[in-house]
Amino acid sequence: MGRRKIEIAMVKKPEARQVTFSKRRMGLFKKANELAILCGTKIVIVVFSPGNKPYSFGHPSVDAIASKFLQQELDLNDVLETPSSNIEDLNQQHEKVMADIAEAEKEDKANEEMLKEYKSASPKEWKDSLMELKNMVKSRLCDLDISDSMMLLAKEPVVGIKN
Amino acid sequence: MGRRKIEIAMVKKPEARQVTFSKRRMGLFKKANELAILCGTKIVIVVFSPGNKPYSFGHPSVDAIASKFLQQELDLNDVLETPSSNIEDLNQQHEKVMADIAEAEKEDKANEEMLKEYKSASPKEWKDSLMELKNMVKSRLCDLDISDSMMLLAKEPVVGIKN
DNA sequence: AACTATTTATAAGA
DNA sequence: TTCTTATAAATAGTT
Repeated sequence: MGRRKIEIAMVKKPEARQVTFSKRRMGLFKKANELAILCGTKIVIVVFSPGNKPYSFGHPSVDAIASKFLQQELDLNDVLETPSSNIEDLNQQHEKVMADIAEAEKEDKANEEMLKEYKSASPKEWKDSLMELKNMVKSRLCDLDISDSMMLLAKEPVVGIKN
Repeated sequence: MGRRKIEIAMVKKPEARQVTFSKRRMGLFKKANELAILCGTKIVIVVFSPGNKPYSFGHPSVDAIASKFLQQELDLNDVLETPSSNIEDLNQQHEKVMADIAEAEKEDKANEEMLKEYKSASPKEWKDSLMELKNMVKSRLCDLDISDSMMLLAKEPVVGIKN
């Protein structure tokens, strides 16, 4: 798709890798947008740049609740503009949050009722944080889907797909 | 990119829409795979078909814990294999995943200690932890977005989304 | 950032 | 659904 055919393998030069990332991320998001519109489907993409900076695409855009939630608890602009920490840090954070999830779940005797309660609760930081954790628990479905997807891919050529 | 140029607008005929979805989803995932390998980056995609069936792609697999859950609860594959046309199915999957998470985490002594540390932290430390949590959330935008997708899915049938 | 020679994705057809 | 192929679109290397 360019002046020459390239092998699908890690681009060695960091500068070239960043350029490739920029070009292809744009292309990928464009494709995702087209797919969403053509087929009327919902889609979400999250990708980390070589510099560990997170980029995301979503269609349709987050609903009012989620976006309000994000604006309260996070600076959404920061999300897209601030380089995140290295993998080790992310893993550490993940470990901690998983522990927190476990605790939150143990304490949660009536999950649905509490969710309702939190939704109508005043925006205390801790409660909001718990909401975050609960949403993340829900989101484990994402991880499962991903793992499963890899299993499906394993049935077919995974790396270096020929065209 | 085909015999004719097409407008980027909802494909009206449902059959044609499904065909387009299949082709383009495959293309999108292939692009995502190439991006991940070329640039050495992490990427996650979740998309719902016109029939509301969830498809996902991830590189690499998100974490070992998710795989562990998968192996423990193979029937969760139904999330991908079975069209999730009703909310009850999704909720059922959700409940199962949450239970799994709680149970697995109970056994994780290291995480328990992290949790104690986290919960007994002084105000300053607590604030730092919250920041860390927020950073983690940033790094896991996919989870939030996916949760959001799930919420949207539960609220309304996936039809006729305009750009 | 732009350009463009090529490769790649895909719309329509079978 | 799968394959074929003419054509549109993405992009690798270059400027």
